[in-house]
Amino acid sequence: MKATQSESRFDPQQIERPLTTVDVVIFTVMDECLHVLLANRPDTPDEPFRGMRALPGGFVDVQKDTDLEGCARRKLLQKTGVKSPYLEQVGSWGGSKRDPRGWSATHVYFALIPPPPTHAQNRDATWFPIKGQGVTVKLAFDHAKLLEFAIQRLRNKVEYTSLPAHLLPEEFTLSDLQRMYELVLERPVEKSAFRTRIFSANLVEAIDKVRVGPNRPAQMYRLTHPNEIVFFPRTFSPRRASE
Amino acid sequence: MKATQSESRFDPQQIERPLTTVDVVIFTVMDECLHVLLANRPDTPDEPFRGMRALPGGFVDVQKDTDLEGCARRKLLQKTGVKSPYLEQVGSWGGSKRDPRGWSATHVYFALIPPPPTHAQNRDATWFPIKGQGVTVKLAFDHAKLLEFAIQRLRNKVEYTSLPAHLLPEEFTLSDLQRMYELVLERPVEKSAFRTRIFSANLVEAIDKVRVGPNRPAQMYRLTHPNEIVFFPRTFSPRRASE
DNA sequence: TGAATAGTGTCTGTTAGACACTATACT
DNA sequence: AGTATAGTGTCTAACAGACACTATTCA
Repeated sequence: MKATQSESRFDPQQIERPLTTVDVVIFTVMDECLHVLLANRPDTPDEPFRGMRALPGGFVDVQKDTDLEGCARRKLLQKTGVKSPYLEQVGSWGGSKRDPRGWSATHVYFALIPPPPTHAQNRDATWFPIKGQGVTVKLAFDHAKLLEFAIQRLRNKVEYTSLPAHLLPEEFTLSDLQRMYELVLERPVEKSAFRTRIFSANLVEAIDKVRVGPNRPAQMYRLTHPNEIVFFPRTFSPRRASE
Repeated sequence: MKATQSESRFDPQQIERPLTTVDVVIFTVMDECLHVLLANRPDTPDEPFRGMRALPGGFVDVQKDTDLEGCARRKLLQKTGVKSPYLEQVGSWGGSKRDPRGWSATHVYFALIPPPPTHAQNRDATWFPIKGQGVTVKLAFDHAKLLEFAIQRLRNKVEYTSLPAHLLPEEFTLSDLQRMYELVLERPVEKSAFRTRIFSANLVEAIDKVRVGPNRPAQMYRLTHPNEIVFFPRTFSPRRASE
């Protein structure tokens, strides 16, 4: 066995470096449907996939960005104006073929932001509804694959975490929260079991406010620990999980 | 909101590129204890962390490696000679401060390999027992943190997946398998519940062989689908999960 | 026969899911 | 009063965990 770290014998300033990018999958809920924010590729001749839709993202800026997550937050702030959403890394994908400009590695994050996300609706970026495993438009690069992984991750974690709470404003009713779960999971959730679950996890605390409407007013809640994500001991329907 | 992909306006051949590396956390079980393989940093004057222990890994080679996972497999094969172990990405970490040679991003994978791993025991790489959240030696770069994340990921997934099966040879007894779970989780597992779980997941199939010893012989099994990992509907002890 | 491990049977507490029921507002 | 949604109570089936029991080999 040779087992050498042969590459590191070379001067790292000399070796050929891959391109390094960050892409962000930004989710929100609008019109009773999960949406993702997509940017337009620049329409200049020297750009690959010109004019197509793509995940918002781009090259790491070694001057501005102190780390990868900072880079993701910067891009998120640029596109949405949201400062501290839920943000989580999905993974990284790298290879020689995914970008015509050369060997590249991208670091994919997903973010959940509360409505109304209209401020992010402009010429550069548009919300697209999620249908099944992706969107109906073609995406640049391997972004369709990246999006699919992000959706998968989201759906899986929703089965056993408090993630959907981050798709809501700070104050919400339990029915609001339940609807978020149902929208992401694309299946109904039983009300009684849902409430037991939420309360026994100590996920929310009641506030001194009710939502009024043409029916019985609903108690409003906020997250007990807004910056933590809560893990439930079981999945919603004891079915096979994946990933 | 400006919301531009300003970086991509520049020629990507011009922008400053981070260093790109892959590190692999290779686990195995020896002497009733989980171990990780660590390499020695080269002992040459111009290398950072010279002579220290580090996770096996190094720069992506844009000539040899077609993608990140291929790069991880190449390093794994170099160090251990194992061709197709269980391999999973843990995530990526990048920033300006983690490598003195400049802005760098590393892609971390973890691998599970069956015993006996003695072939990987040489001057370049040594097995170290996992104690708690890491090893007792100091590690180069931010590798202690990377290792901690990998251990955490492993322990969490062991609660609800068939991962430990990949720490065993192809043929094993149920007691072997149970011991793997107990070693990784660092807690005893109830035999009867364990067996029910394994069988109802259709994880293993009996083979026409028994292991003999100074006691009742044990039925031997192999994985029903060696290349899939199985997810159980619940965690082992219905306790709070994390990550 | 005893030691040691393999493997099974039974009981019990917890809880998710189903579903029906009650509560409270507005029109 | 009727409607719509909020919120609760009850039953049941499933199952993890505990633990005791039986089984089978070798020394």
